[in-house]
Amino acid sequence: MLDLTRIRNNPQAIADALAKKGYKADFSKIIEWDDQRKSTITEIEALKAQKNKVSSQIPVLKKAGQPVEPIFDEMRKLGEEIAAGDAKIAELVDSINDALSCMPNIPDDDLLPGEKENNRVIKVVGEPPKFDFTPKNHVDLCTELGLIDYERGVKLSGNGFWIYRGMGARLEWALLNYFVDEHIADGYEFILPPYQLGYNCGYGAGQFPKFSDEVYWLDVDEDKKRNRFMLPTAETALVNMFAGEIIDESKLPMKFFAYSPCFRKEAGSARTEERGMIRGHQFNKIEMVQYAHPEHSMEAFEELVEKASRLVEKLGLHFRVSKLAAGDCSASMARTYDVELWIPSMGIYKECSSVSNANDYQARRNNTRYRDSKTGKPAYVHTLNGSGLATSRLIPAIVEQFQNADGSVRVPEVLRKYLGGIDVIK
RNA sequence: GGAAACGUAUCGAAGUGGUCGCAACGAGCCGCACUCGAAAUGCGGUUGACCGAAAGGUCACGAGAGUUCGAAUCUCUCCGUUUCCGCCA
Repeated sequence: MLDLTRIRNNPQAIADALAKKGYKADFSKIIEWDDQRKSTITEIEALKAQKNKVSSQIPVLKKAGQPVEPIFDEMRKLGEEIAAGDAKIAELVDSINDALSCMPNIPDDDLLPGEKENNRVIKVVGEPPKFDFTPKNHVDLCTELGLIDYERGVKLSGNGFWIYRGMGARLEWALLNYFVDEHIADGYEFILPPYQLGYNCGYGAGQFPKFSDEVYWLDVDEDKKRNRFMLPTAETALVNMFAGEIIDESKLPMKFFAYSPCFRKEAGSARTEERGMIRGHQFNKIEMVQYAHPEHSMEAFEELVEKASRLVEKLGLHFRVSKLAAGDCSASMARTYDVELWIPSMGIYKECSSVSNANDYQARRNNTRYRDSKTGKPAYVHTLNGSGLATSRLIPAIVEQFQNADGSVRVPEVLRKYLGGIDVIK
């Protein structure tokens, strides 16, 4: 949600910033509605003041035995005018909010405009492995090693689902344990959220109304606002935990991480080149979220990027970090860096973590505030999130980058303690 | 899933149609006084949003709708909490 005051003060600057995201903003309607809202409020509040004044006279007159009927007529007329005015105000507020809540977040100043082509690689770690044999792709490797059962996954749930089996399940679990230990060591609080969330969570995270068709609803036949959906990322839960609350300033920053499966329809994105586990309807992810003081949210952002990178780096994988152009950041985010893994068989880098700063965009939507010691007033917190990490891209990268000529796969050093010391999967 | 009770400030809680939501009363918290200091005591303060340059005004008793000149108070719907019953792969 954008700040209407900021829009009113500087509409052109905001419109220019949104244009970098490819969004054509027209604030004229909103400002007009807001003008009407303000003038109507002034008008109606004067009537309400009068009504309150007259109303308080009634018991006094009654006590004095004076007639009150004439006053009732006046009150009735005032009441009607007030009701009409209130209805008009409510309508204007709805229009304003509907329009505002569909607008994307303002990208940070330093972002390049445009889409993917303007993303910039800002860090590269390691280099693509060189093989002196013909490397296999992860689908073949995972199938042959018995890590993933794609066919039976489809049998159970259809396309886009798979089953982790044996060492595959253990490897998945090892990764998650490794992440958990790292986050705990960094002082983050471990959260296991509900996996079914209410509409308000999707709205607060800025994913609804725009993306409400891309999640799985549990009861499709009723009004969505009363139903629950399967969470598409734990961010949706974490970012709404303090909705409507005023957080003590001294508690900031608050740092959390949560494990959850993530459920996404991924409608229209099924592509033949994305075989295997690159894009599924259900995948495991650990998500990091920080609630930061606005003055320190940039530091929080850097910390999350560093954490996501470190997790990959300690696995020994070749990866890079990209700073996304304004148009490639999701609607709610002011800034996003992607951590991207090298997938040898695809010859490209695939995102395994997306670290973003929403600034106050989400906090405004779900009313998450802290009390600012300088002003003594509540102010919106900044929310940040980043995957730490998603496993469904990691396993392909691990099996492909660490494959041996005999079809076995070397286990990254940091995972061995979670796998009973096993160093090669064969 | 069914029934009942309840939902008021930081907490407990009064108010059951008007002059009591700048919300009684109690507790907590902050400040001041008293004190060498503390305790006790006394005094004062202690929600948020909105309109307004300001003065000032408006709104909020879980949420929404209704009845009424007027609703914390009456009616309805929804949400939540508690207790009891049912179900429990």
